[in-house]
Order: sequence, then structure tokens, then C-alpha cells
Amino acid sequence: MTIQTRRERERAERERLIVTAARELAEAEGWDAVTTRRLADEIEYSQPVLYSHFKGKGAIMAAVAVQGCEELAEELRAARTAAGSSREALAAVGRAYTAFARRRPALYDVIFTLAVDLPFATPEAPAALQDAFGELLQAVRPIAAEGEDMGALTETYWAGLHGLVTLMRSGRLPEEAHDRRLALLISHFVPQGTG
Amino acid sequence: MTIQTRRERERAERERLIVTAARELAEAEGWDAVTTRRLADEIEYSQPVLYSHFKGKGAIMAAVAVQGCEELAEELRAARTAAGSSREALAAVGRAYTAFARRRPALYDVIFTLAVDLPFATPEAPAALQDAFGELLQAVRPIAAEGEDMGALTETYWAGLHGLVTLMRSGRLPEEAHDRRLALLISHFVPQGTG
DNA sequence: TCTTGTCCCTAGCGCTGCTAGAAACGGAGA
DNA sequence: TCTCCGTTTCTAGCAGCGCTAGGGACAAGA
Repeated sequence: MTIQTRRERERAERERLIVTAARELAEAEGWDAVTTRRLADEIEYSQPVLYSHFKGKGAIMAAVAVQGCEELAEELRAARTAAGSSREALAAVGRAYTAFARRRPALYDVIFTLAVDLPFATPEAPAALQDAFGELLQAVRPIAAEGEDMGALTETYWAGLHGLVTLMRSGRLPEEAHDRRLALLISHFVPQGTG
Repeated sequence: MTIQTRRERERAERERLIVTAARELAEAEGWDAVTTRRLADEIEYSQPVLYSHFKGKGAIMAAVAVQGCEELAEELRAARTAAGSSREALAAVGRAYTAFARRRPALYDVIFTLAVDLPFATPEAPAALQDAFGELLQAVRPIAAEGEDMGALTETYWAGLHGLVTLMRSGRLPEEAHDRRLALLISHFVPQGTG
């Protein structure tokens, strides 16, 4: 019994170790550097151990994505609740979102860009993903016009932020004008005369 | 002399053959299926021949990207010039952009998502890229407010379109609400009372 | 016919994600 | 204490990737 629980505890610990190692390696050197061999070295086990915890590399990345998304959701919430007005809340959430993407590019990539087998846009989506989207939704709600589709509006705002981030990070948009673009996006989403 | 020119002609032809094969294979089975071995099979030459024409796989993809971008620019221009009002032009360009992305996902990926070594956002960028951006710019110009940064505004609109497309194509946004989201994006970029 | 220079293919390098089969280890019963 | 058994973990290897070195075939000119 206790032996069994100890083993389970150790297994769970090692699983966390794998996810942490993957995340740190990705944040330090990018996802290209995260190979199963490298990861195995990092945790001081052999490759097949990884596969006794996860179905494959994609599942490890998915675990990192969920973890990262929790942090994103927290940061969005902090930005939103600290804002004075609903207009400011929308802006603050937008800034927090893009700031997260720029500060933690590897996390952003694995959550929003790379192909990981996670369910999105369905009730089965991980709670962290739904939480993050919920933060956007709450920031968008007050500035929505009468009878406007809340979900679609939030998705559109999200798409704007995501587009800014990905085009900039891939070098397709110059970095220096980011703040101006973000301000434009926000101002176009806030109806005139809303505070 | 004539022998020389014949050889050059044949080489140029084979180069086109490579780009076409890469493009068709990507459009048929996605970029994951485009391997140098597969491509060599397709053109009925051995792998090293590819490298006598292009520096590497990335350069082949870049060639496809430029070709695809020319088509995108044409479609954007057609949509823009066919529109009646400036408001309609903006909407038409937006629809044409997202329609292109959905109809030719492999081309869209290689132009705007995958990492290819092409210069962006600089004067050295391929003409096709600048043309496509120019179409967006011309569609955005009439609806810009007095003294607004045209370039940044266009980039922001572009980012909105790009975000919609990428999030949808990766399964992060549901397909069915695309038209509604696109309409929202457009309506938020058009100042009230502009025709 | 022989030489020269170009062209192209075979074979292979080091890497990837992933896995089969053997080895080593830890706990239980004699 | 020794042996057995089940689990855990490792070594070794597969098929595939992008890319390239080196040699062989082939065509043009002497």
C-alpha cells in the first residue's frame, strides 16, 4: 500500500520533472532544441521513460501548453481587474496578452501556434484554455454594442491580438511599431464615447 | 553558344518543375509530405539535383511562397477594384484574403506562417509581398481617419485577418462563425458614417 | 579515338521520433 | 539468506529527415 503510493508519488514527480524540463529547455533554446534525446538527458533517464509517461512528444508539449495557459489566464485576470474603466480593461488585457507572447515566446508558440493535440473550441478543452478565453470575454463584454455576438466579438479581438503577435514574432511585422498597432486595434474595438 | 543557351533553358525549366512539384505536393498533401526525397521522385531526378538549383528546402519553399503571393496580390486587387465603395473595398479585400487562405492553405502557410528565409518588412522584400501589402494599404487608405498612421493601420487590419485565418485553420476557432467574425472585424475598422 | 569538363547519381552522415527486447532491480516467499 | 517473479529501465535499432562528398557516366572538342 505505502510502497504503491510512494511509487505513484515518485512517478508523478518524474512526470512534473519532464514537463518542467521541456518547458525550461524550450524557453531557453526554443522548441527546435527540445528533442526526446535531449529531454531524456536533462531528466537523467533514457528516452523510453518519456513514453511511459506521455504518448509522445506532442503530449509533453500539450502539458507545457496547459501549464503556460494557466499563467496567461492569471496575467490576463490581473490586468483586467486592476484596470479602472472597462475601456482600460480591454486595453490592459490586450497589452498583457501581447506582453506575455513577447516575454514567453516558447510558451506562446506551444499554446497558440504549434500543432499540439489539444481540443480547442469545445467543452473538452482544458480548463486553462477556457479560463484564458473567459478573461478576454469579460474584458470585451462591457464594450460590446447592444445585441452584438459576444463570443464572436471576443474571438475577433483575440484574432487581432494573435495576428499582431505572430506576424511580429516571425519577422513579418517590424517590432518597433507594435505599441502603435496595438493601440489602433484597441481603439477600433472601443465604441466612441465609452469609458 | 546555342548549346549553352539550350542548357540554360533546360535548367530554368527544371527549376520551374521543382517549384511546381513542391507546390502541387504541398497543396495536395500538406507541407509535411514535401520531403526532398519525395520531391526528387516527383521530378524524376535524384535529391542532389535539388541542391544544384536551391540552397535548401527552405529556398524551394520561399520560391513557392513568392509565386503564391503573386496570386494573392492579384486576387486582392481584383476584389478591391471591383468594389463600389471604399467601405465595400475594405470588406471585399478582407473576404478575398481569408478566402485565399481557406482555398489554398498550403500556399497561405508558406507565405505567412512557416519559417522561410525571405526578407519581410524591408525594401528587400520580394515584389509580390510588397504588392499584396500594397493592395491592403490601398483598401485601408480611404477609411483611415485624419492624421492616422496608414502603415500601422494597414498592418493592424492585416493582423486581424491573419489571426482569424490562423486560429481557425489550427482548429482554435470554430469554422462556422468565420463570416460573422470577419464582418465584425471589418465593421470595427470602418468609421461610422463612411461609405 | 582519346581527352576534358560537366552533370548527376549512389551512398552515407548525423539527426529526428519512436519502440522491441533484453537486462537489472526490488519485494515476497521458502 | 537465497531464490523467484514482476516491474522498471536501458541498450540498440528502425525508418525517415535535410543535406553532401565522391565517383562514374556522358557529351563536346581535338
